[in-house]
Amino acid sequence: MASERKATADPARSLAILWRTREPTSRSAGPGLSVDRIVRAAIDIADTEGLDALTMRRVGEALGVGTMSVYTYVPGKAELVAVMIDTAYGEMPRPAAEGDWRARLERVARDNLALYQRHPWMLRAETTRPVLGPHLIAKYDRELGTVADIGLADVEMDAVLTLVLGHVKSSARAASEVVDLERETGLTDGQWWQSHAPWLETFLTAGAYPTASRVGTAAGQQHGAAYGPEYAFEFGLQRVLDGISVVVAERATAG
Amino acid sequence: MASERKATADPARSLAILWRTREPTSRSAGPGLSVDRIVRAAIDIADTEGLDALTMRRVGEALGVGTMSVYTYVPGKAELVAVMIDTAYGEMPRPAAEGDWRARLERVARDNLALYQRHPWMLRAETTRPVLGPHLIAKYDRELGTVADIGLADVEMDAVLTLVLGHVKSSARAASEVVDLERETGLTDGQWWQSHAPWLETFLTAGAYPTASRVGTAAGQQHGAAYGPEYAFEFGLQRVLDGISVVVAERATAG
DNA sequence: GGCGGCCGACGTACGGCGTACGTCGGCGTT
DNA sequence: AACGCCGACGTACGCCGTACGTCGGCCGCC
Repeated sequence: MASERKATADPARSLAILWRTREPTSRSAGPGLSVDRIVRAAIDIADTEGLDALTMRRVGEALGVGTMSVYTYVPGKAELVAVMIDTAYGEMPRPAAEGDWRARLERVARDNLALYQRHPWMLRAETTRPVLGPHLIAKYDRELGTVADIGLADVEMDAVLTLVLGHVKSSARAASEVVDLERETGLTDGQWWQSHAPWLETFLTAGAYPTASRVGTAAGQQHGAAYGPEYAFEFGLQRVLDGISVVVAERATAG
Repeated sequence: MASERKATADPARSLAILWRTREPTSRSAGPGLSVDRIVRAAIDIADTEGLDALTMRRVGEALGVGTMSVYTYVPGKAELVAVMIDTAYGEMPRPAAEGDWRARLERVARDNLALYQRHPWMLRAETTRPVLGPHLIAKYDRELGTVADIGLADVEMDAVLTLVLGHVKSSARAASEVVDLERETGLTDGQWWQSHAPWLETFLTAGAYPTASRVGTAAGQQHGAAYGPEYAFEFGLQRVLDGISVVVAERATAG
């Protein structure tokens, strides 16, 4: 009756891998496989060839090892990706907190954007319950620290961070899609627009959507200049920070 | 040499399907397949069983038709999803513009949130260049209209919309993931936390991340109450609108 | 009324994916 | 020197998207 789906294996196993609770296999000086080597190879593939190219077979191949050998160290692909994500978080800079909260939060946003630019696959892979690896927790703690002493309630601090990181992710995703669609189709954004435009005009009754046409063209030109996503990020970030400062000011005068 | 990847078929075909440039097949009173029937069936599957369950075989099955018959009307799965998306946009309400810009923009946000709640698969499917279907363009025009006369430049209008819709999407995604992870794993968010917590405590040195623990617990309790995502949406939306009103005010005084 | 051709529905088949499972060989231990 | 364990592996299964060739019935024409 109870449809008892397969949870992503038991938590214990996944967490143990994330936190590297495992003595280094002193046995066998052969291929010397390990979780770390596997994760490094996998990140390398995902970085350079995209998430779709990340295959268990491909990982084994990259390590000069049979496909199934990978499964000796990692329960499955989902768990591998989870460790990849946490590992990527581990590479992030740990800047000294300087400046006011706004400067610090802006720094957080830019660091996260840089992370996504370095590892675009994270934008597609993060879709699941957070993995609670050591580096994610450290990151969360560090980033919370930037808004810890400005008079917000705990849930508000979390919400502020969620808002900022959400904006970063949205912007990064938009930027990333432009890039890898160019790679996939071989067309730049401008070329794509030009090839679709005549057809669109065929369907669109002349002057049907004046606002959309005008603004779309304006925004489209920016995209063509590969500048659109960056602008959207900067504009949105300042709006978000402005919005946050309104609450902060409220709390300051009310407290 | 030129790596000429397969673009998603030629634009003409895809756009023709999106805009339904096709006489209704008067031929054959048989199964009476059509793009619309296929799209409706596909949306139905994705709504009720999730995007992973959306298979070409499954679509054919639902229509009492061979798998490959679907390909007579739709070039491939990617195009099918594109039409599904545009169709979903077509169902959105077209509210009369009332209230000030803030009220109108808030309305836009809530309508989009409702759309994502009705069709959670859109959150995972929209990842590609926009499909430029008729309903998307109409929606874009309509939503631009809500911020058309408040003194913003064209690119700013687009950026404002992008910001708001990005926030909606982030929030919707978070909420959706909670829901379908419960479905997949059979565990509520609270149960999941409880099963992981003991292990986490094992790894975490006591008191290592005080801020993260405290805030995480506070935010986690909200999640457990299935209220967290809604709170994050509301909080973030007001912040975003506050931030936008700052620019609007600037433009008003400067102009 | 007969017929030719077209076109929509279809079955088969291929390559690729994640991964369950049984095996085997070399190493550390006794 | 013999043993037993465990890490690496090969094979195989059930999915997926979809290319391609075929076949039968309906429409339009003579």
